[in-house]
Amino acid sequence: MSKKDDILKAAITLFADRGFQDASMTEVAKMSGVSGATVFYHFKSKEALFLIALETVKDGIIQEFDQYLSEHDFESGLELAEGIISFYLYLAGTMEEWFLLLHSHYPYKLALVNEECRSHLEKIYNSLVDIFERAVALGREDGSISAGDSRKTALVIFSMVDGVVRFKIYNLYDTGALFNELINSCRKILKYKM
Amino acid sequence: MSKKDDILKAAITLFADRGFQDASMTEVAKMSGVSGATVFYHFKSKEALFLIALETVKDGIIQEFDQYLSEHDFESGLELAEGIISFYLYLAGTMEEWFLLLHSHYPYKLALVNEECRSHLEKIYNSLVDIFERAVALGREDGSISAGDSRKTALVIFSMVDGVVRFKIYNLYDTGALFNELINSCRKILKYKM
DNA sequence: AAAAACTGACTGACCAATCAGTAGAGGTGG
DNA sequence: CCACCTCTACTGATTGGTCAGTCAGTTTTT
Repeated sequence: MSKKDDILKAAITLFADRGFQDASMTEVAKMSGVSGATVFYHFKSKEALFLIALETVKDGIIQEFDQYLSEHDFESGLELAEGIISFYLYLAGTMEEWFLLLHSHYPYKLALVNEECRSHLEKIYNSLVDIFERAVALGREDGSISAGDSRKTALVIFSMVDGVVRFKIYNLYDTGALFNELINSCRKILKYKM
Repeated sequence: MSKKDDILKAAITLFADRGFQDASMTEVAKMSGVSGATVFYHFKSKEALFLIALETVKDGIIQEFDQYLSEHDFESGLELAEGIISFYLYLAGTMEEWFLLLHSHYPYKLALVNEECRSHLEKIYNSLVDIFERAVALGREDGSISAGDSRKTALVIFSMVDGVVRFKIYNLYDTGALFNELINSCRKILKYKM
């Protein structure tokens, strides 16, 4: 692996662990075994490094979901939705860094003034909500789901799952203990009609 | 209002807006119209100021919910649950600062090494989940709710609502557009039995 | 030899925290 | 009434340290 990759990997870890402001470029350099100046040779500024870190996380998340969906078959839209939730929780466990970065405040503040940042965030959330929405739409066709508006239902389910992930990565509650309850709640939202 | 209160108020705004590390004591001083040294006269360190800001938010949230619950009557446990959700979203709109502070990474990192911080966070979340849990338990008694485990159901509902609040304060999606969907989803989770 | 990768030493800006000292309110003795 | 004292609130100036970013020059690769 090239030194540039080492730096990027260290940056993701540190930005996730400490947040943008509290992660110093000196630390990134130390963690990746290069001198401070080398970091600036490969990345023109701290903000630029953060944006590339965010882009890497974006690509990682999207690629992982693509792979998961291509490797599994689902009997119904409802089963697909449950699979996505399970995989989201699994990924948040194995790739905790990605979700810590995604739950930190900085990218959302930067997105207000930086179009590239906004674009990365939109891509991530749109991709994830799209996946849920496709499951809902599919389930409505095959009869396994009877919820109303696909997009809004997908958004609420996503915010529920992401809320549980947040509790997990901030050490508030254990996701494992809530997994069954989460899947059950999701089924109820999707199966029933008010 | 005393200068100490001015400082605390400015600190809450700045910590919420920029996070702990990016909010400087000089800025807090400037915003509250005192000299830099005065901030340290009233609060012994930046961390101590943050802890008091968090405590103030804790007291504010708990007091607001106490008042809301004492001023309203509810026909059933289900109606109470819906009222709590509505009020949570309302409060996140009017007191956005509180929820920004509560969604920032720093307090959860500090909680790992600082007991006082951990205690504040636990108090906030336990109070909120308790309120939901009481609604679920009440609804099971009066027949308006048929969900399983009260605590776990309360946790999932809370994480769903808090997830939507996060989308709102991070400018990802508009809470208003999701309100009806959220209430509907909550009803489904609470009313039906798998 | 030329280009790319890399580094040590440095700079200016900023920041948390300190400290010596000022201003004024309130109390006390003469 | 005043002279003196004390305590709280407050401040300007300073300090030691950290940080992002630069640059001139060295090493490695092609």
